[in-house]
Amino acid sequence: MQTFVVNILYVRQITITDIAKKLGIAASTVSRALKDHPDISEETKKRVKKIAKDSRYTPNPISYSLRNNRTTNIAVIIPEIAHDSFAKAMSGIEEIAYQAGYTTLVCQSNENYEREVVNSNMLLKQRVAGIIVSISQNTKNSGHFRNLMDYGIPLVFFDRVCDDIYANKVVIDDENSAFNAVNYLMSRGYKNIAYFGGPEQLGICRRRLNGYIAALKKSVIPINDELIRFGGMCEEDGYNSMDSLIKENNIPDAILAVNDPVAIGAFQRIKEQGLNIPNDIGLIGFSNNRITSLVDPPLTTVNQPFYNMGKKAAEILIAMIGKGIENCDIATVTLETELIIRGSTK
Amino acid sequence: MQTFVVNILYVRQITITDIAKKLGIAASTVSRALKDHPDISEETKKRVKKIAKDSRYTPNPISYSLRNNRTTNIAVIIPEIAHDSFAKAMSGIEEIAYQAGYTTLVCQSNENYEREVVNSNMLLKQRVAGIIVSISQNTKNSGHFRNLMDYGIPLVFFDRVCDDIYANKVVIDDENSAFNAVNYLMSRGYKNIAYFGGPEQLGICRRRLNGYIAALKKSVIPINDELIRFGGMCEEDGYNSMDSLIKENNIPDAILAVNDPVAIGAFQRIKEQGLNIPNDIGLIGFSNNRITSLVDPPLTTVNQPFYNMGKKAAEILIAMIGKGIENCDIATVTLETELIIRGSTK
DNA sequence: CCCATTTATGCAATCGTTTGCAGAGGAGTG
DNA sequence: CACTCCTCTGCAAACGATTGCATAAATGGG
Repeated sequence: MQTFVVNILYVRQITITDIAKKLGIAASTVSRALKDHPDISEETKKRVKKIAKDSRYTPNPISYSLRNNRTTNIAVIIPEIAHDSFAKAMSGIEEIAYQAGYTTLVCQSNENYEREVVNSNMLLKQRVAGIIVSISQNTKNSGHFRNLMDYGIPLVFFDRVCDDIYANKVVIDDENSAFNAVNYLMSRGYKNIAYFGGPEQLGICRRRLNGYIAALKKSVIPINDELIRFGGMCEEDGYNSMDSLIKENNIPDAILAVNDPVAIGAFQRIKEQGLNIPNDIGLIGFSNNRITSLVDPPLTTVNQPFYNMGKKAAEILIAMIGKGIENCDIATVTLETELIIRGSTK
Repeated sequence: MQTFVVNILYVRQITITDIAKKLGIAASTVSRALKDHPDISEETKKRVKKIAKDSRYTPNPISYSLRNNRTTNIAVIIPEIAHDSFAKAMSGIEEIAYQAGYTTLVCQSNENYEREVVNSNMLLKQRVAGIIVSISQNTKNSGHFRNLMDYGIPLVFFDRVCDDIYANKVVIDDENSAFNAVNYLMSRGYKNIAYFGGPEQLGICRRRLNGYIAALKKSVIPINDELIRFGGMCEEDGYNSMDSLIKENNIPDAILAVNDPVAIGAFQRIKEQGLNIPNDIGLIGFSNNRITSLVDPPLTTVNQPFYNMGKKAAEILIAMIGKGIENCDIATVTLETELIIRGSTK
């Protein structure tokens, strides 16, 4: 008969004190020996290092954290991990953090202001080394971020930044990108251009709207308020905006959407209506999500370098942590966008 | 003249010792007072709690971690955050972790075995409370996971599990899902069915292949090894597999792909060739990524509940952490899949 | 009035590591 | 031989919170 013995004796991670006891010396001597402190004799160093190596000693990072009142965790607060854009940014952040020896912590706000506040406070308690944020679409108040800064936590915003905070930011030129997109639509002969705009209080949405307005103002085309629609940032919102225009029998000949999901939502409703893209309606999205190149016709969109925005934000944050927040310049880094022209425009 | 004074005096987070000093009592008394210990007088409790509340005291989690040799961080190791499926799973994990008061740490292996090992060891050092893993496509050795288990770290695998480890797993029935998909293709009259299969060493790929083979064996259609292609899990791989079949003039009338990106890659090559989906070639993907419903024609695919897989894995992990690893059953949870029939099959 | 018991608080160790300071012992100099 | 200096090591405190144990003060009973 065979019996199984369940091993519940787990391996214990060795400590400096363990090494000290094994050698009959003080923990402080072991600590100094491992750090090649000049006070310690070569003989002692050799003995300590041998045991440390054999028993695969690694220092306990929690004790460092306790002494320094800081962990080596970088935290990210984003609206939703599963959104293509934020997932790309996360990937870039993790890449840089990994290279720099930091670990990456994720919190999603689910576009919920209260949850963003809870997460901020929790991360403060957790003594994270720094935080990277893209705010929720319902965040109107920035007190929770000011609070973090009061406690000396380095903070970097990207994409959806807080407009009323003096902090490091990584953005694109929203206004100019929208301006160029609308200009392109006009150059292709579109005259009746709508803007599907996301929530009005979100800075990126307002700036993209400003770009849209500026482009129209520079032209002979009058601005038609009926063609400017606000809502959320999801496919459903784009679908609904298009639906309401159709029901009002107020159909534009082109649309600039605040982001790709909204564009895709409009795209679906346009197809349902039997209208042709790009001939009946031209359509431009914003972000260059993977999906835009695969729909039929593929979507013209503003390429927004989310992976690089994440990398840049992480680089800035890690520099702030390293140099100390007092020795850092506060700056806004603006990354380049590019209009990617595909089949959804003439 | 106005001058700006930069405030570099940050707010300090208050400790139990601070409260004790303020009241001229011992830290231990404060600790007990805050916990309503019966030894402490009501008078003292009241005074302590007032200061704690006024100064917004919260206990330092790092000191707990040091005492317990465990943090309240849950870690996730996945091949790549920006892949739709893993991003969904991450979102589910974060959701459950947030509700349970844990924070979520992410590491991506980038499909690289060595990086998976480095991450595992790093997380062990960091004293994470537990780890959720979906292995890289190049992981053939499971020593790093065994090592974690030797140290008593709770471990849960999902989707891409380690076959040779006795641990908790959250999966789908890969073989049966593939079996059903191929059966469906045959029921629609497809006879010359290819399988685009990902890397052979990955368990999910082998099991999906087994399902494909089992379905054919049950039918009168002979198995044609030329129609079974291995490669990676990306669009490029699907594109290349299709490309090579076209160049060999060995064109199937249907394809089951190991996942949606591979299906999309094949989809693109088929369209380039001017072949019609679903009439010339029927196509079935695997995972139900968002993209599959938006391509034209939309893709028939096996719906794989990644968000729920993430949630389930997190629930199991948190239960293990709570009950202690010795008091937990080891089990494999199999979530249901469903064939979503769309326009890419007749 | 004294001893026993209860009440309420403080001390010190612990978790793992670092670091200023003290001091033992040996070497060297006058 | 005595004194100084150098080499090497250990002690103890610190980071923040917890907890077993000791103890001071107060209360009660005989």
